[in-house]
Amino acid sequence: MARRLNLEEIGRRAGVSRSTVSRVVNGEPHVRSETKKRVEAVIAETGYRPHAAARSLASNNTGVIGLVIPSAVETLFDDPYFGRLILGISAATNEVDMTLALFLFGEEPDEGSIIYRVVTPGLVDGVIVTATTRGDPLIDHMQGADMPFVVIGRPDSARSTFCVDVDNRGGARAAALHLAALGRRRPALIAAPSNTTAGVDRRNGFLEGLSEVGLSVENRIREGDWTQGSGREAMSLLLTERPDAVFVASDRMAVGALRAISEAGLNCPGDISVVSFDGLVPPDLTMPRLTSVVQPVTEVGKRATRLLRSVIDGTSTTPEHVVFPTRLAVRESCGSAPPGS
Amino acid sequence: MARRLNLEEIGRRAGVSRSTVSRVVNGEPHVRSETKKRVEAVIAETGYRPHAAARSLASNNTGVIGLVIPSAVETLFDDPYFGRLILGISAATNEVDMTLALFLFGEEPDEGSIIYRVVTPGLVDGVIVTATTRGDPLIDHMQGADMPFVVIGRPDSARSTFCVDVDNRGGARAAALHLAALGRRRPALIAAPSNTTAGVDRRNGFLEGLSEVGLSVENRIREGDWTQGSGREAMSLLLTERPDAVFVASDRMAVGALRAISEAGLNCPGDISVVSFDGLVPPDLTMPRLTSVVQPVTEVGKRATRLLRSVIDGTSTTPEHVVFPTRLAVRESCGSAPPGS
DNA sequence: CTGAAAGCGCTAACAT
DNA sequence: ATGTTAGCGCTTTCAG
Repeated sequence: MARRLNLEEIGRRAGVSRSTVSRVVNGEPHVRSETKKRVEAVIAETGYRPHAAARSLASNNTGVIGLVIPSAVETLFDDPYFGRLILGISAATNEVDMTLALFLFGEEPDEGSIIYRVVTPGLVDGVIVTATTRGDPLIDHMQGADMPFVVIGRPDSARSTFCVDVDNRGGARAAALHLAALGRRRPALIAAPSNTTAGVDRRNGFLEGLSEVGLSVENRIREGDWTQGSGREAMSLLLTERPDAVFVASDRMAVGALRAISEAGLNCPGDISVVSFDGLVPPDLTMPRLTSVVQPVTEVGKRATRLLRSVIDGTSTTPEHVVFPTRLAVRESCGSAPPGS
Repeated sequence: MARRLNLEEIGRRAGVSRSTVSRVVNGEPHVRSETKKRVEAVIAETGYRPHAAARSLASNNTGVIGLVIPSAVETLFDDPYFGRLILGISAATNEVDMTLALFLFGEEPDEGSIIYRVVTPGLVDGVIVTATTRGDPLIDHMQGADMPFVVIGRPDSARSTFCVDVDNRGGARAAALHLAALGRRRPALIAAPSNTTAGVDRRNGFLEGLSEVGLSVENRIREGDWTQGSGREAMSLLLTERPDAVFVASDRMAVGALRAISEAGLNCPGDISVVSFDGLVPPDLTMPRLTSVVQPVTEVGKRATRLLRSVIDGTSTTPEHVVFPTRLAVRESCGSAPPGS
């Protein structure tokens, strides 16, 4: 009967104490290379791996970071956004041998819900919170708890948190300027939900850009709910206003908008220029290919992970806002298709 | 200076020992209701939460299950499949207050890679392994390790593992029969990678269905790599063979196939019937709406989680294969659109 | 019904 | 350079 493999047992077999084994396992410097070799041999042949929970308990860190994705996930997971974000975070945690725990909220956070589980001591070292809606109670909850966290997106109030966001406002503004430069005079807007900060920022950025060049959406504005269906419906309603361009605050809604345009017998970009936000759907998914404001989601995930690590280890103490720039990828849907883009 | 909240401290404040507090926390029966009330009051007012690592160490279970998604994730995450799967698993873990840890492999599993981290003792209670390719070394690795696991999909060799799969073969066969019933005589196949068991099963099922009704694909067969682009390319190559129907082994490849058909100036379903496998893309994404063999991904995730729990707690000991049925959702792309589907 | 005490396997001072 | 020791906070016998 193989006795349970632990430091003591490895030490016994290598003829050293458990401390020495611990030192070897953790790559500490002051071990004679001969001893080290012997211990490593035993570890290799036994396949010993240190017990994670014991380690966490003694060292007071778990090597796990949590990713919290609240509510509406059903809808949200059809969006490539979260997949990409997870990819980025996962790449960053793998790099430093940490583990990613995923906390997906269901509907309303009831008692004993995930929201409490996230702040359980000894479970994760810190968490990344996503999908910021305005007045998100989760943020308050995290602030009250003794748990390092960073926010992806911009929390609505200027509370002191660490966060990583993209320049939603600047990106949307660039879209407006681009459409204006193409000579469009009756721009429309299909906005994202106004209870999200990203939605608000994209809307404001677009309106701001328009007004800089003397344009306005007037009543050519609708709000979608991120889904393709809502984009389609919004577009079909907007068509009665005869817009010659539309900025759609997300890729998925833009796919719906394209569909509405084509169903109405109109041509994109001939009759209407379309620019979307996100840059997450493969260009070939749509005809014509979508011009989009591209946000670097995977990078955001990586950066958030690194920032969180620095918060955890105390390197970062002053709340910090990281903002990634966006970039306009011009393709066919806006009526100008420079070669090679 | 608030001392660290632990059982001892809660006990002190409630005037009982830490054992009693432990009993209350774990809902054990033999506690006088008055004592229990007092303890609960203290817990509520202090916001005490038991330390997860300490608990794991003492009780030898972590309350965490791992989900392993190996290689090719970059590509795979554009597919709604993994999102849905995660949703199902997450729903099932939330139900029983467990936590989900996500292990995404990068490229080749090098030394010290995730593959080893997954089997760290005291980190997770068990793992769910996905995306089975033929001869997957991960399965061997898991069998060697002392870690409960279940496989989603069908491992290629009939090794003794717990697994949850969908009836790929039966679903593909149904697609063949359906196309034949519609009067199609020159069926084509865009297969999924033959290094995956799902790809093999879908291919075999389709061919089997055809041969049952005296049809064959002859040389009207290509293999894609799950991506939309590969579906498009495969279809455009197949067109020279003048097929009047095609079964595409995944939704995403089918979207590409539809594009190729339309680019060739042909009409679906007029000239070519299309049936896909998965049922994961929203029907409204494509024109015409796709007829698909629908697989219950979220259910698979839930079931796998429950099965894993029973393996962990020793309820299930004999390797068990759960197979979910698929269902054919008939829509416009196959040339028959019954009302209400 | 409740308390005392012995670990779970590890890290981290402190000795040597 | 290595061993000894004292916990980390909890569960779990075992007494009472």
